[in-house]
Amino acid sequence: MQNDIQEKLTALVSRCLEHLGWLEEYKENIPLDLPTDNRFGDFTVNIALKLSKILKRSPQLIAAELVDCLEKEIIKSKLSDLISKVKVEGAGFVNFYLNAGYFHAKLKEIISCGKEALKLDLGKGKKVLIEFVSANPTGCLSVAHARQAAVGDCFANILEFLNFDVRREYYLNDEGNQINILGLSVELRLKELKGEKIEFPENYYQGDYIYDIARQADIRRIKAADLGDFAADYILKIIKKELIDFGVHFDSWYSQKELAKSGKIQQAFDRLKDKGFLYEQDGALWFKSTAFGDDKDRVIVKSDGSQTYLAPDIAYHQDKFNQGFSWLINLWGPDHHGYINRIRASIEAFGHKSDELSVIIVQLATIFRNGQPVQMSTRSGQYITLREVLDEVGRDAARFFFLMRRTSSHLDFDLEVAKKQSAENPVYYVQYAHARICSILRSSPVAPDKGDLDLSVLKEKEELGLIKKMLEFKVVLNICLVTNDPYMVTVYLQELSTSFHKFYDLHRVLGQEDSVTRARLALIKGAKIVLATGLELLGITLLEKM
RNA sequence: GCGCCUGUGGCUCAACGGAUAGAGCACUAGCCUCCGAAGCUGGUGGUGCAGGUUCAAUUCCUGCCAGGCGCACCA
Repeated sequence: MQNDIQEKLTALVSRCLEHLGWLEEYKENIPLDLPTDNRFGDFTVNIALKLSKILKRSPQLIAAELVDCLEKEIIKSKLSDLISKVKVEGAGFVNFYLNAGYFHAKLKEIISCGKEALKLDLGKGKKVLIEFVSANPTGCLSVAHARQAAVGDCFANILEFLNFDVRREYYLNDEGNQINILGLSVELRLKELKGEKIEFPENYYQGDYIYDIARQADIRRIKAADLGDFAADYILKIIKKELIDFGVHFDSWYSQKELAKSGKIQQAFDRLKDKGFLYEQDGALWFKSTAFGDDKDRVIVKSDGSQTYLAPDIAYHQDKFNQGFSWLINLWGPDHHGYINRIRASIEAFGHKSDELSVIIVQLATIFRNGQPVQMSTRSGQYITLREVLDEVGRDAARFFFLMRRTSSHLDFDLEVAKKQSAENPVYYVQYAHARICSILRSSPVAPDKGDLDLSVLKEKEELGLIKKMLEFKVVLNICLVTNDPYMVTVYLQELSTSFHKFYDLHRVLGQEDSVTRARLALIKGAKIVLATGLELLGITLLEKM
């Protein structure tokens, strides 16, 4: 719930274990948890259950003894004003109940410090590079890229909020086979536009946008050899515009073409060779990735002398480390999961630890319209694009929907539901809570923060429940970090909104006794800060009115 | 065949190995002379199958069944 209190309670339990002589038996971390239900207190610990077998005694007896000791320690360490009671419940859980004063103090902190009060310094300035989207500049962004963009951007926001030093990077595949094919596709369409009869190969880019590029290339008299680069530039501009409209910003665009020119690929090869991880066989150059748990060794230079895709990628990841990043995060599509081991092998070959690279596989989203899946096929150029989703449902709903499910899970995205401005749509539920608070604050005749503020009048279940939910924000961010997944924020904001709506429905803010009105204004102002901070992390617009 | 992901009410999803498996939609019964009813309250209804580990399994392990994705000298 809150780091400081959590630390205090952990220390308290640890001290008691020592007194009782159980610390030797219990060497794991002390599992201080939020209970599944708030009728079990504010924090819970299940040590008694875990110790039961070791001590060969019933968990209830152990818990009772622990509680005795805890009560004494609480008095001794003057924590009585914080903790109202500790008791054994259920099978042998030890539950801590905090005083309302604790929650009032925390609320005060949020109101006076704003979102700074919600921050946690988990990053401590650590340099992290998050690479995502990285779509080839051969076509518009698809919904698969869109989900990666939403997840990557939101996760980067969270990391920044947790004081990581974050760079968002897009790896640009601006040379190689697919760019050649792109150029040939344009060339052929150009001929077609000039009235020539052509046969358009199946593996060429089919989309209608190729005609647009061909017309532009014709106007500017681009030479055939340069058509690939011209088309890639043209498409990249479109991609950049789409990302900006989606609210996703990148700090750097890493060009593969530049990488190839820099000599860094050769340098990486040389170092791998020195370390003995390269060998030649069948006329090809192989990377010994099996030395690091890969299924088979991988070719990096083909027998025809050209490089595989892995070659620049190995150098690219080395370059990230060389620039001082100590944590690399890659967001890839599910079609790349077979690729994880070989890249991981490469960073280990250079002496980096396996956990310095995190790969987040972003599962595909299936687009539905009125409950019917929309068929997609990249080859025919018939796929739903980010642009279409943006045009149809708008940026806020799109971002929220892409973040609503665990990143590793498939996601059903119904355009009609996302478009609805109704209860079916969770985006509006959350935005509505925010707008409602703004509305009350607007029409309030009293300023909440003038003079002394006495929050002790906040003692209703819904009032304390709302504060407790607000304090969970930090826990949620912590979970996002540990699981490498930002989606929990969307779940949390819905819960926070529910807590607010419940409070709103039962208790009036305005027109109460002055002290009550002011305290409740402070309460909803605090809720507004947390809602706003969460929505900002998601990259969703705050609505004052709707 | 091998690897990864996923099986939870009619639908979409939750649940650090913990307490009576939670929400939303749909269905259904209520709540606005009162700060925004885009809201709130109640009801119906659920862990793919079979074993195992554990004081405790939706969660971990094994097998099976079902679905998705991947297994290149493609990118």
